[in-house]
Amino acid sequence: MEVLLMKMPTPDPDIAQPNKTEVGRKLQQNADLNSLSPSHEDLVNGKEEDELESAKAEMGEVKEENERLKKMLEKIQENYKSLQLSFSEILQQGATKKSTSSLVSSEPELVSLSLGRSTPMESRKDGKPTSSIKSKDDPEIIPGLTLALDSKSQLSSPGNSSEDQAKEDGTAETWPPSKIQKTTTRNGDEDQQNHVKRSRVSVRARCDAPTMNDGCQWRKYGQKISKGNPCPRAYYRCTVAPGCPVRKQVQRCDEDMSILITTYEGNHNHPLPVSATAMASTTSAAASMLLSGSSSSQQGLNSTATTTLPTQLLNGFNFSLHENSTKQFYLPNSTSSPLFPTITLDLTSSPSSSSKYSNRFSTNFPSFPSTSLNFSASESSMLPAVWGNGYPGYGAQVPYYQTQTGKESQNQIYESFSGNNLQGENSQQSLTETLAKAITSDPSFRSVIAAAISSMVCSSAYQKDEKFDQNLMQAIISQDGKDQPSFSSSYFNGLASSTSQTGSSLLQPSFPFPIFNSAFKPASDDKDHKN
DNA sequence: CGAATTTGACCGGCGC
DNA sequence: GCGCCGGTCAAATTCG
Repeated sequence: MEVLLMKMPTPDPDIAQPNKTEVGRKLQQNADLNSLSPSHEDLVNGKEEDELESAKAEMGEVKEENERLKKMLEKIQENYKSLQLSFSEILQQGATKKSTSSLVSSEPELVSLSLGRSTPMESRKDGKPTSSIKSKDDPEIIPGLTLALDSKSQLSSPGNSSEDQAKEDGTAETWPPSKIQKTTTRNGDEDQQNHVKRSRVSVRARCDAPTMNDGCQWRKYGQKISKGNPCPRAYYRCTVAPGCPVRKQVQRCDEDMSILITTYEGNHNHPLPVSATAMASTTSAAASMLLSGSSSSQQGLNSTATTTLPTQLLNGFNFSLHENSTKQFYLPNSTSSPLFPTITLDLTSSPSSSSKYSNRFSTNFPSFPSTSLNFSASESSMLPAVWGNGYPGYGAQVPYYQTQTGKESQNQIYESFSGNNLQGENSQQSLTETLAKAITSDPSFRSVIAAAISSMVCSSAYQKDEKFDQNLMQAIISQDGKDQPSFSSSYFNGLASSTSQTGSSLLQPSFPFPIFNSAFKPASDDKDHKN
């Protein structure tokens, strides 16, 4: 819990709050201007009258900006405090609820968060129909953006042949616990040894580059060919700080080489680079959703994955709620420990990815506990070139971490947190309605959204859309599941409106996550296939 | 020349 | 006990 909260943007560290840092810098600049102004007036004294007037007008503007920045700073602080409180409460509620449930604590859980353009009725690669994913809200499910929220919790069925299925799909997203404990022990993260359960966050996304740019600095320490997938799996460790226990695995999907599967494990033991904080908060929330959905103790949160689900996942998406429909499973492969829950965020737009997996596994593992979120984008172009910047590309304003994140962070230009309004009015309405339902019905989902929003607030501050983020924060924080759905509906209407306003002026793809390295590197891909 | 990557060796868990 | 497998180590190599 503490770790999760620590990952949430806090009011104090500048690194964790890029917008605050920037606000502070501007305040200082303006203060400097103010202090210089008297002498400036002396210099201009005797010069033309219009210059004097111009200088005075400039001073006035600076003062106004100062006031505005101060207010912004105060509001941001309040928002963060509120968000932290809300987040904490949600997690505690979830833990309390689960602790009283009859579910077996040691049961594995998989939470699938998929962002893709898959439609519920898409067929499997092998031609078998994907009947189980069909939503009963068909009109909401256009072959575009969809958001499915399925929260299922069932007893697992160890007898099911997960191994064969995992081998078949070739994704092989595994992380043997024994190695994790060994590793964490080496890194001095003693707490993790005691955790019976920890989560992984796996991100599936289309990416031509060898690895997604998630804002952190990584060093490759190994590469292996894993069973069931001819594509080599690369192993990276976080090098932002020495001794950081965070690892990630990167592997291309066997079935679709354009899909990159990145699996994260561990908690960063250092302040995150600004480019990674946005993701970290959201991922922590996702991980907490995963764990809070089980009966595991809060301890588990200390060792949950720190990677991040895209933070600003709202913009540019049309969300439709698949109530119930399916149990979507992303199974680890044969050696994956059932003690380690996994979150899979599927950012692919391929029909062959999420829905196929979902149905396959829901068919073969009907009793496996799961929570499934399916975020689908309507435009493949919504996946931009870099991941996890979460910070507007104001070059001079990029905090120092940003400049030190190595080549993975190079060329990170945060186009805009706002997405294009790719969908029509109806789609926005769908987004509004379905998100309202999702948030009001699932506190865990709210935690994810809240974390995402926290980052959006940072971004929105740049856009001087105070009303927007204020409403946004209120919408997320104020409700507790008992509120009327209308609150979020109205909020997301505002969101859609805001998105439309800002997005309309953007030429870049709307998807707000700077996900991938922009450059395609055939040579690097070739390297990936060595070994 | 230091840093990063590559890659074969090694280790431990797991299933048979 | 043995072999398989995933994950990590570390020397060699490459890169900037």
